[in-house]
Amino acid sequence: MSLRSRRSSGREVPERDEENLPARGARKQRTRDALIDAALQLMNEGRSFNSLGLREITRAAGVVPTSFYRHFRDTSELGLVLVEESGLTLRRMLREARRTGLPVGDMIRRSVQVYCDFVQANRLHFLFAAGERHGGSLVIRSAIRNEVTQFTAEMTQDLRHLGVFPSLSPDALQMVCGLVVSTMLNAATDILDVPLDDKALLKAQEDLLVKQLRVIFLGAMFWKDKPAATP
Amino acid sequence: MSLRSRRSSGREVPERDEENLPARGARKQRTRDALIDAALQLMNEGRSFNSLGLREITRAAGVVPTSFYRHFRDTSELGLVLVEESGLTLRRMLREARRTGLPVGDMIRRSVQVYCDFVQANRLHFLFAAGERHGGSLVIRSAIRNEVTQFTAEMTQDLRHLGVFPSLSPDALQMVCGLVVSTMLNAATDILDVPLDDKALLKAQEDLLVKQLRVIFLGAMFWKDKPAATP
DNA sequence: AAGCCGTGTCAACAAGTGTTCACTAAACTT
DNA sequence: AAGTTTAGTGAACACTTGTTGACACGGCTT
Repeated sequence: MSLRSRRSSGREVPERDEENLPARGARKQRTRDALIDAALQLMNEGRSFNSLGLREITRAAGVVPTSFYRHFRDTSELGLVLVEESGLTLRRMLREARRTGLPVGDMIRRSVQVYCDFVQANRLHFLFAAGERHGGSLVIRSAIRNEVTQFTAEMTQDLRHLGVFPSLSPDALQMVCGLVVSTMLNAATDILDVPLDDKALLKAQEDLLVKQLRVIFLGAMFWKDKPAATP
Repeated sequence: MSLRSRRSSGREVPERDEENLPARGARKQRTRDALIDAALQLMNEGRSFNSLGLREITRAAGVVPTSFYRHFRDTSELGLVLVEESGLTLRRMLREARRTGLPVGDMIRRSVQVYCDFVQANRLHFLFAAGERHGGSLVIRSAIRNEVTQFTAEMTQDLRHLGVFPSLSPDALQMVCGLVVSTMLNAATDILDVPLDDKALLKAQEDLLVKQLRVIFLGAMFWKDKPAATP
């Protein structure tokens, strides 16, 4: 179940096509995926990443503990892989948005809807990213910061090319995007916490996020760069 | 060291005056504090709360493991106490701000400076609150959400009485305050991650936070409530 | 076909975990 | 002064943990 669910829902951007690999490499990749999946699934059951034990992960992956070392030096190396994967998921979202183009009317509202769907469709990655962004170990936290910064930069460029906020300097636009991204990631935690059937609560949170983003964008429209203070 | 540092830095709002207690109660309170301190100190060394073990905590507190049960049913009950304490710290900040009054000019910048100082002065509580707000166990996360909501409501009322944003409806003001609080708590993680001597980096993050809050406040000034959609 | 190489397995280790129970001694009550 | 409560102790329990080393067996190379 773990493997299949990974293949069907999560892994749209595999590192390589398993099919074109020599059989041994394929086997290796498969249990590697199983380990990654196992970690994510355990977190999905309410655990935080760095409270996961090596044995726990291998057990959930249906492998003997020693196998773990064939793939990762230790659990935090696995964590870094998860950071990378989550980063890919983030950028995939951006790419899809780029392909689809901006919605014409009610831009924010519809973007938020797309975002909420995307978060739920990629639950595990967002669970990990949003969760470990503040808590957890410093190395993972820093790695996530990296990924988020990169994501923010890409988003900034996109908005720049699209000509939204033409009055903003590149720096100011980046600053605003940082605020937007933080706000969206914050919301992710709330979105993931709502029971899967409570459609009303979900809508309430969508509405809140829409309003907050509106405030930000409104502020961005009126933003004037101030000359740097020279004391 | 743990006890003293707690008494001098953290515990301005003790649940009771230890001095006025019967000697036994005082003793109990003291080791209870030691346990709480120990947990915070361990988190200060890079651990996340729910990866802490009961034995680990008691060892750091200089007590035998079984003593733990005289004070808390399990570690997550300790966690809830930490949530409560952190909430008190948050509200203490608000109370001080209320007493001091709003800075006359450059309001945002100076508030941010006060905030950053406060975060560093109450490092442990912010470390806990910011860290466990997204990751960790659901019960603690929910408890923190509660506390933050309450804090946001108080802040909303304060701003309301001060007459800032007179054009905003109560709901809209609350929504804006929620955004402000989230942004500040996000910043807390970054503030706490900067090495204690790197004053330049700290200032950079202060500046960023100032700008982002300016965007929000700017947006709030131009906010217009839209009639609720009636589909 | 023979031999290397690498993924996964098994057994074992020292150490750490949460929880229990009976016990001590000091603080409180009467 | 005798008796009761209770915070803290110590030993013991059944497990789980990370890591090691030697080993099996199938894929790959030659």
